[in-house]
Amino acid sequence: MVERITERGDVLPLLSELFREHGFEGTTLALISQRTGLGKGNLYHLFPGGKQEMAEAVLAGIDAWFEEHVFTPLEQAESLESGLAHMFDAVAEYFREGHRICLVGAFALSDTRDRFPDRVQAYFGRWIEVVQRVLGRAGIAPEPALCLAEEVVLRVQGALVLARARRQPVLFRRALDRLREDLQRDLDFQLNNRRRRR
Amino acid sequence: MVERITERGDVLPLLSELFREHGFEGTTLALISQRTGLGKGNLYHLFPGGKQEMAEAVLAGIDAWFEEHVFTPLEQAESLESGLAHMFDAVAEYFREGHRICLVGAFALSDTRDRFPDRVQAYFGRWIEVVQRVLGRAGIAPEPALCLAEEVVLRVQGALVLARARRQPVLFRRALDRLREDLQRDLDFQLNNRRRRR
DNA sequence: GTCTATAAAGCGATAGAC
DNA sequence: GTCTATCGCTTTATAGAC
Repeated sequence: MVERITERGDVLPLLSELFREHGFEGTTLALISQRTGLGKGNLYHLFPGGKQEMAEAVLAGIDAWFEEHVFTPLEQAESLESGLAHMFDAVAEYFREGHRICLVGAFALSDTRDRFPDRVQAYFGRWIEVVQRVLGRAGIAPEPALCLAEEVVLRVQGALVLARARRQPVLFRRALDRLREDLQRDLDFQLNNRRRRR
Repeated sequence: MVERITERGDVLPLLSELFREHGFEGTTLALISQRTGLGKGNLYHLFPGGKQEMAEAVLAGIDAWFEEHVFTPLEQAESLESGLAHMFDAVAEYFREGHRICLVGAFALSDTRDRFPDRVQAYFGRWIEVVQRVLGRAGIAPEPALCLAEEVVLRVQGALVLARARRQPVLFRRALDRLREDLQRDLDFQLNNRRRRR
């Protein structure tokens, strides 16, 4: 049985950018049709569920991207340092050095959160969970590891908000660099404390 | 000449909550009419510019609130510590311990940013500017003071995103407490360094 | 599969009676 | 000032020709 060929995969990146630029409500079918070059009939053929299904597919794609390019490398890295470095590099690339916003974050702040409650929950929950786990594996206690993990995710989101609000994408890069440094310093502090206590 | 009596002031809090809950696009005139109990005719009498003018008035109100309850006390506080403490208390109260989002932040992440470019710019710009100035007055050099000020604003925004995404308002309180501690520690570090160098 | 046409509903804004 | 009625437009989604 040959997998049926669809163009969904080709359309997803365009849909992703559209939702980022105009939000869920603001992304009209007319816009989608124009940007993709597909007629409405064709769009409803590819996504019978309409806009809702399109956004769901985009969110699933984001989920898969982070799983592949951030979480898995982070968990399987040789050292905590190299894993975190890889994560920050991937994040900087994903958000285009601050030129791109986080679609899930934007959804979270709007009504759209309640259209995709599980996706929004899982995106942040999984990120925090993975960071907490690798920190724990390195010897950080669960509670401070959770705090640090929340700070990582939260500061990325805050940097994206600030960079977009002020139209200064470079704010994102600077905030990300500070986050790397602060995290490394906190890690040293936590692990040294632990070593000293033995 | 007696100031003409309008009900704009009474309607603004309701409008503020509506825009927070549904965004600019999602806040329909039907919703506004229902929540305020005012007919469309009355609404256009109070706000001839329609929805745009309503949101503009809400943003102006937010601006004034922060100026009065955050920036002025921060600049006129007896000590840096008491000024910052007052700011964090006011911020926690304003965002209802994480139950309320930042309207300007939500606008910033959406298309709506470009409807109110100056307001969005100024909200974050002014906040950062004031924090940087009081840090500078306490002896922090301009560059690290700017970094610290950006971190304050950015971490508040990120905490609001995370708290709303995960439906855990308490995340905001915890993040705000960590921010207070980290800032105090950084301040001690910067000022001690400076003293030692003399 | 890909188009056009159109349905059905909702939108912001306006006009005019009272 | 406060209503109702309605305009003109846009929206998502569907139907049907080809």
